[in-house]
Amino acid sequence: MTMRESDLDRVKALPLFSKTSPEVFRDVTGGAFLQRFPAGTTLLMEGDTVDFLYVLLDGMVELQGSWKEKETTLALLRPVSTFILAAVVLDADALMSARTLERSEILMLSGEALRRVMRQDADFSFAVAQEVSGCYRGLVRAVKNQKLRGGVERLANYLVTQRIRQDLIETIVLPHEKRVLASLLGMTPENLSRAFASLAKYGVVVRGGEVTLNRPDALERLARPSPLIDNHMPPADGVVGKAESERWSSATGRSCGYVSS
Amino acid sequence: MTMRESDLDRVKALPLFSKTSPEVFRDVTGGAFLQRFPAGTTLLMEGDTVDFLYVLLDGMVELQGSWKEKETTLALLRPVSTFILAAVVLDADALMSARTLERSEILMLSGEALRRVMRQDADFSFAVAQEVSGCYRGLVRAVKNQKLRGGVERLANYLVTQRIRQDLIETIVLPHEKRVLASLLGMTPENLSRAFASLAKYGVVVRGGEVTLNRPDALERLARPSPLIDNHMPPADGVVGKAESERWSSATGRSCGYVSS
DNA sequence: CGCGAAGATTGATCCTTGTCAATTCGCGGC
DNA sequence: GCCGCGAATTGACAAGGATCAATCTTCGCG
Repeated sequence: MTMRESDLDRVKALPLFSKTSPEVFRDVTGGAFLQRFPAGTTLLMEGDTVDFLYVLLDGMVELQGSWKEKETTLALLRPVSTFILAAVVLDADALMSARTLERSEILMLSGEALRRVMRQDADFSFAVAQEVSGCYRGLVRAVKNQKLRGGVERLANYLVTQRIRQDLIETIVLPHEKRVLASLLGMTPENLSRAFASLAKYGVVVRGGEVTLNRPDALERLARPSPLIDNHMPPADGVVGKAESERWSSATGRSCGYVSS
Repeated sequence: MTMRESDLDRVKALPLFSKTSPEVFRDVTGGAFLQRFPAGTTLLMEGDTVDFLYVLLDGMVELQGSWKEKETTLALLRPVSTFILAAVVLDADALMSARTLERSEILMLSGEALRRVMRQDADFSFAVAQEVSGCYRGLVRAVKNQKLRGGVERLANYLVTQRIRQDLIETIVLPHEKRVLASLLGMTPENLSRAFASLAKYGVVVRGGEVTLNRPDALERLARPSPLIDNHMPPADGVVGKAESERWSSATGRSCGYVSS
């Protein structure tokens, strides 16, 4: 409930808010409150009406969809990310559930206030439109990934992407449980195991949560990553262009959900 | 090139523009031009830079993604629909190709002008944000449909949806070639045939492009449609609530692309 | 230090889907 | 009315993925 000043600074640094005037920012974050949740907490169920825009400040959350007792992971979020923005903009009910995978700190902004400010401030509205557009493109990538590639190819591309995001080190660390990764990639945990095994001949060695890519070139030839599907995101939000980085950062995240985070 | 007054009226009726002031609407449509394309024309290739917002006024267009000589249909659009709005908002390159399936009339609005107006007019910006949000939710549905359901289930739900959209008549007409439908549903034409065959025991009879649903109840029990996946859209944009209908129409389309149109 | 629970792996088997090839069907042009 | 082309269907087969069960590993906790 107590909100540190640094927390607000991190929110302000989001592409969604970085260009907003201090007054507008104060209006939007006015009735906001910070909440801490233990791991495994369901924040929101599919079909619930959405009253808040959520901002993940610390921890990890999973967005999932379900049908007929089956569940699938739609996105994995790490700080700093917003989620269910589209539902807030439309004042509609949620199409996915959200649950914490770790103990998490989450800032909740009034959806009603957000919409009110949008109607008043064109720049903010524009920023929201850009943000949602970035999320949209993330989902387009996800659909293409799912429909055009097989399981092994999806895993290979996931590894290639992680390698780039983790600064091209040779041993990458899986940021989540394998069962969750399997669900994100649209396969069963059993098949994920087998997919890892079948990548052995491309120099992929798995030991627990650590994956060593001994022959990244060979793996990449198999994966055939494409900028039109895979978002090889700028390594960090540090020293990038400016106008370019803007577009990237809202297109790539630290933001709304998209596959292979 | 010649633009009828009625064409502009239809564009103005889109949720995206219905609330905009005449001046703003004039600004956005100022440099616009209308173009006619024969069937099979590629309007835009994946990776191209996007200079225009496209508005389909007549005909039909397919949005598709590709990877390694494979292609998949991401959405099928009929009038009146806008497309590639998200790329325009971000001034980014296209993540999908667009091609006409029939002879089509398409209005092209300057993307640069659109962004300029967005920065000036909060209401318009808000409308764009709502529109993109609706598209986003359409894609969330598409991903869930793809990852959670098997081929036969996707077809069954497609038929249930079409039945509702075609006013609950018992014999529905497939709005496109079966090969295209197969691609939209994420399967091969061969498997679509077999899926239709396997629905025979639920009263589904196929004769050419006409599909008769003799036991809609049985089909629906199989399909198990869910409002969180399937968009059973208001039958027509006629006699609906008002505030409600607004949200629906931008969430459901006559608009940006989403599965099972 | 060992125990227990949950996750991960492996193998066997089944079901689903893709692929290739061969017809068949439907429709427009001649 | 016949021909020809592309779409649709059907069958046979192979590949991919799911499921179930058993085993192994890991890690927290008593």
